[in-house]
Parts: sequence; C-alpha cells; structure tokens
Amino acid sequence: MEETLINELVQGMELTKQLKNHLDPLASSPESCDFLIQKILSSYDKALSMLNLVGELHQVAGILGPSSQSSPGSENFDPDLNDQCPRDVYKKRKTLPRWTEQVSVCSETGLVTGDDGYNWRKYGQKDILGANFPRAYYRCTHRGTQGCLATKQVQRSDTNPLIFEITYRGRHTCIQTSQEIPAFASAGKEIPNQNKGHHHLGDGRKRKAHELELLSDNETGVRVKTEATGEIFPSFSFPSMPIEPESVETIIFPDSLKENNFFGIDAQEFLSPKYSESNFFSLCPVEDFGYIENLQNSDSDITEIASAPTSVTNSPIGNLDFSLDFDPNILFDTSEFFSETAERFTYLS
DNA sequence: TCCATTTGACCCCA
DNA sequence: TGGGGTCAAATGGA
Repeated sequence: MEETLINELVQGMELTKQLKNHLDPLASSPESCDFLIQKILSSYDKALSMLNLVGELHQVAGILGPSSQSSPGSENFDPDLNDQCPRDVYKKRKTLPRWTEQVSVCSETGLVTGDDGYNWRKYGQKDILGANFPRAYYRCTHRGTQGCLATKQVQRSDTNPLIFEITYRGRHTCIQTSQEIPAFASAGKEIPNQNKGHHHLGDGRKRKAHELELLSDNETGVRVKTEATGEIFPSFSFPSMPIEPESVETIIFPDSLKENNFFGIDAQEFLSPKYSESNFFSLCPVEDFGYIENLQNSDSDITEIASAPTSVTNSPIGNLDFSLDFDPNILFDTSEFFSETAERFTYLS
C-alpha cells in the first residue's frame, strides 16, 4: 500500500513536470495539457483514496488472509479456500469489494481493443431476466495457480447498447508478470496495424484478453463522456483500486487520444443475430493505460461478450481492419511513465 | 497436448 | 422458488 501510494505521488510529480514542459504553447497542444492535468488529478485522487481505503483493505485482508494486504501481488493464495465448503466460499466472495464501470462508445466509433492488464478467463454466460443482453462472467486466469479471486461481469446496457457495464469483484491477489503487463508505449510500436492480430505475449502464447471490442464501418474514434457532467475529457481510472465499492465510473477515450492515434486496433466481424440490427460493437475498457496495452483480438472475443449463443454470419459489419497508432512522444515520455504504471498494476494486483 | 470457450447443470440466496 | 452466479464436462483452436 505504501509503495503504491508513493508510486501515485511520484507519478503525479512526474506528470506535473511533463505538464510544465507542455506549458510551452509551441511544444504542446491544449488537449495534451488537459490530458496531463487529468492524469495528475487522478494520481492524487487515487493516492488520497488509498489513504481512505486502509480501513477497507484491512477488512479485505481479514477475509483473504494477512498476506493479501501486507504484500499485495505476492502469494496471497488462500489455501483454505478450496477446501472450504461451498457455503463459506460464497460468503467470502460476497464480502469481496465490488465496483462497476460503464464503458461507453459513441456511434461513429470503430474498434477498440485492449484489456485491463489482467488475464481473464470466461467461465460463464447467462441470460439475465429482464435484460436484453446476456451477462458474461470472467475470473482471473491465475485463480487456480495463485488463488486470485478477482472476477468481473460484463453486460451491455439495455438502455444504451453502446454502454457496457463491467462489474469487478474482488481485487487481484495474483502476480501479473511483466510480460503480461507490457508497457503501454509498446502497444503502439510493437503492435501496429495488425490484421486479425494475434499478439504474442512473453510466454509466446496468443492471448485473448480483451473483453470488449468495438466494431464499426465508420471511421474509428472513441470518445467517452462522463454521464454525470457530459464533459469530454480524458478520464482514466484504476478499478484495481476503487475509490469505493459499488462506485460507478465511466471510461472515456478522449478525442485527443483519438487524434493522436492512440490505439493500435484490429477489427473483426461482429457476428450476432441478436445484436446485429443495431450494429453492436464490442469494446475494451481502458483502465488507465494498462488497458490499452494488450491489443489483440480473436474470433471468439466479440461473441463472448455481446453475442447470443447462436450466432449467424449475417452481420452488416464487414471485415474491418483499421488501426490507431499512438505516438507516445506527443504527450510525454511514456516509457518511464508506463513502466511505473506497470509496476503499480503489478503491485495493486 | 494444452488452454480457452461454451453451455447445461448445480448451488446459494433473497 | 426463481434468478443470479458458478462449476465442470464437452468442444474447439493453436
């Protein structure tokens, strides 16, 4: 916790320095300055939130075992969990912190891929009563090996099909290797314009990590606006460290990022008879920058979130192949920043 | 062969 | 008792 807190503060300081450099009107755009300001505010906000979270984390630590707090990201596997009766397991899971994100996309958007930096495995999908779209259930890949209890649920909003609600439950107690959390800066450089991309990670395996993708036959561009204010600005969050359980966040892809070709993107056909009528998209949430790192797709990724169990290949959305390559130099020195971010993700997990 | 996804069945709780 | 959440066998892809 302390280390993470320090990281946040250090990051805020670094960003402030970068912002200072950007204050030169000839060297920077107003968008990038806004972006940096938001990042700085976010860092300090999270640092403050961490201080307020201490009590909660103690509570969680009591549930998961002492190691979950004293050494986040280390061996936090609760050996008793698997041996417990199902009732106890359910009780534990119920007490895990939970928070929700709403990921929205504007209609003219293209595909956005990425993930939150963690490896998720889908373990179920269910039709929810009263909901037009099924809910997908994911859990951390490291559940078996490290006992990480983090799960998430992804469901498309009924009221606005362009909004996905992602409910996270439990914090990651697993160790995400550096290969699994590549630096964001590498995303734009190492994964440019991939066709039907299969992105190899450190372990050499293809990884299907993105839970949402956005498909469109229109020009790619993602913009997210906060529901509360409608204000459009770069807003990234760290669901790994929720400010408070049950909080709802909206992830926004700023125009500035779009203009800077922020995302390396692949698109693929979206196949679903149930949702093809409205050209449904699937997109990946971007939590901080860690989300954007693993840009990949697979044939199954799209359907796993938003498709009906029985898919038909009559989607009006054709094979798409577009990309947005982010030039990290436009905004700041990403290598340093994202290495810190990766470290923080590892730590938080 | 390994791993991820699918999906029907089961369990728990309101 | 029904719905939400999870399990686990079957299946498929690399």
